[in-house]
Amino acid sequence: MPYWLMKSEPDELSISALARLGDARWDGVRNYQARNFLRAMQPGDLFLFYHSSCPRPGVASIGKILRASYPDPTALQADSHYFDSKALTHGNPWSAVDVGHVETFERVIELPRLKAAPALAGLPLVQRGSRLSVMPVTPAQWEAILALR
DNA sequence: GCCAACGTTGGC
DNA sequence: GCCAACGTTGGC
Repeated sequence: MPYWLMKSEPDELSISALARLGDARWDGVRNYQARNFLRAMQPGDLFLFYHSSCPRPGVASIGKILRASYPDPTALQADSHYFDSKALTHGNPWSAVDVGHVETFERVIELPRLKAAPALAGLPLVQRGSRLSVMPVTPAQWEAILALR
């Protein structure tokens, strides 16, 4: 079963909001590489939920993929922040998945600790200049991150 | 708010 | 196909 890591700004979808809601649609991804990873996800896959663009960026929970990818409806909604006019005229290229909450960590595993872990050097999250918002995590990386809890 | 790095767009 | 300009991401 593949593992993943997904970034969200807490203002968009936060870990606590997902825990409260129980499930949510992960939409608004507008990068082809990230979209391709969404399309590779299967129900039951686990992911690390990372908070970005906030005072203490880091990983703070585990979530689960509940539904495989499907066309992202926000691309077609003119009033959505994620509206893509070309999706209307040329077909909708964007994908979303449904996710659930599994476990919230007692403490956020903050970015500097992730960067300091040798086992995570290959993770795009910690690589200079990487902005990928959805990425695969190897079993070894997964264990290394959970060991930092 | 700053800025480095990246992806996309569009002129040529 | 090149590449400059632009918009976005995201840490700090």
